[in-house]
Amino acid sequence: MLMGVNIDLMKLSAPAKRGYHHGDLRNALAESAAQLAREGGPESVTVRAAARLAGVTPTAAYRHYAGHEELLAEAKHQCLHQLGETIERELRAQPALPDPVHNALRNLATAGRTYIEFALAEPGLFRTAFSQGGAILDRPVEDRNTTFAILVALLDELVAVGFLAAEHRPMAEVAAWSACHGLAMLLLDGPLRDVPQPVKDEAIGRTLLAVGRGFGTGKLTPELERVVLDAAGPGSPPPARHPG
Amino acid sequence: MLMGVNIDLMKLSAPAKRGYHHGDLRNALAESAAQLAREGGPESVTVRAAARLAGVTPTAAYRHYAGHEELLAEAKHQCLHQLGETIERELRAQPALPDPVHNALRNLATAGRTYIEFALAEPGLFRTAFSQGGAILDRPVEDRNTTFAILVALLDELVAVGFLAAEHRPMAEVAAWSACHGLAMLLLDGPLRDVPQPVKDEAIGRTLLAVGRGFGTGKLTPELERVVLDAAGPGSPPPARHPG
DNA sequence: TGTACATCAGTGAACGCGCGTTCACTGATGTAC
DNA sequence: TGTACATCAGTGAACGCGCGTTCACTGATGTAC
Repeated sequence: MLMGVNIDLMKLSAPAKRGYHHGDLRNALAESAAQLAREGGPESVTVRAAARLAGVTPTAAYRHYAGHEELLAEAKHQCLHQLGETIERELRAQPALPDPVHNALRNLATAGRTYIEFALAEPGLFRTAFSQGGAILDRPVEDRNTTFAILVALLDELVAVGFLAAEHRPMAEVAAWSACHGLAMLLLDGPLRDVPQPVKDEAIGRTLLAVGRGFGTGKLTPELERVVLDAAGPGSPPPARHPG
Repeated sequence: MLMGVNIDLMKLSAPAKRGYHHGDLRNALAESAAQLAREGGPESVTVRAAARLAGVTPTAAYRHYAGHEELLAEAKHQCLHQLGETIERELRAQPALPDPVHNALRNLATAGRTYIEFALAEPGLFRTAFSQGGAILDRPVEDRNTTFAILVALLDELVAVGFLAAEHRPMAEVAAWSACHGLAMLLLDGPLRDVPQPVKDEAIGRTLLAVGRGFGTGKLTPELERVVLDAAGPGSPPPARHPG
């Protein structure tokens, strides 16, 4: 019994020091890649650095990843995952509001704020998650993008409670995500980078308000919609044509 | 006279082949940097490559730029400039609409569409313009960001014609820019990267519609504004407090 | 239970590359007289 | 107008670096008998 316990403890706690064989090098490399991304963004995610951080020879990494591109894809996946988890945690930490409309709208704003704050608090992870290259689609759908799944649910809720008109529902995830993502980028690396924090806060608040307004009961007349759509390009939808 | 003319022609047309001295190497390097950015994004902008493209030794570049960081900053500036110019050209190419509200709203949507199309048509320039690092604020304000100046004017116009309520004007540039920038990023490098073109077109149309709606006559009740603001974080503005 | 052996996860040395940057220099330009 | 000379924009060679990737290898693991 005691011996069994000891053996289990060894298996659980000391796989890294078994010497020659690592035991779980693939996961160790994935975590190392994420750590490098956190500290220095996508450019810091290199095969050699990840191997170094995992305490292993560069060659060893090639047993588990085909090469640099695959390792970077892994890093991106890790970063996206952390972003999604952060948002989900924040949402769950909030008590439900009695009024369902209040609740749904509050949740959407919370998700947006958390998204932007994550970008500013973890720039390396955020930049890596949305960096160019690497494959981000070769994962099972459900964990491929928790963020997206969350957004879909939030907007469905807004429709269910009667705040978001059904005719405005299509692609609403995209519009909401775009506003938050763009603001995060502008604050992080763009022209709003060096602006003082209170201005950043106000920018966040006002942008989230505009998103809420854009999804609310406010309407454009069909005529004005036409004007916007004409300017918006070839593939524009005829949203007023099929009212729920 | 004729001699004078010939000398002028030589000065204008053949400075590159004067042999030892280049004549206008700084500008040549700036253009080379932009060219590299266009073809391969910010990572391709290197001192050596720019010198190579300008037909000059790497060392020569150090006569004109302190080092790699300064050259990259120059590249960013060039890219931002091209983006601004593209939008301005597109706006100017449109005939004014008789109805001033139509006109102002159409202009905003056009600017947004052009912005996104530029990102998709010139990914290298776009990525470089908004890449991390380098200084983007050490330029005179007016040319530092034509895009921003254009947006400010467009939104002022929306207020002037009575479409955008004065109380929604503050930071409206930020909200509008964020939506377009975010959508461009999501389409270019994000989860919408591999989506078919018609879907992209619809995403653009619907997002621009949402922006228009967000700026339009639609309203959130003060109560709902409070809900959003509470969730939006510490520095949120009290916009309904000071109605024009 | 003990031994022979196949497997395969790791090592260690090496390759070629392009990069940023520095050095001592050279030769064209333009100015003072 | 011609010459002497200072200036300074360019050259060419070299440095040290970290990278991705490949090679032949070694030694731990686990399975067949």
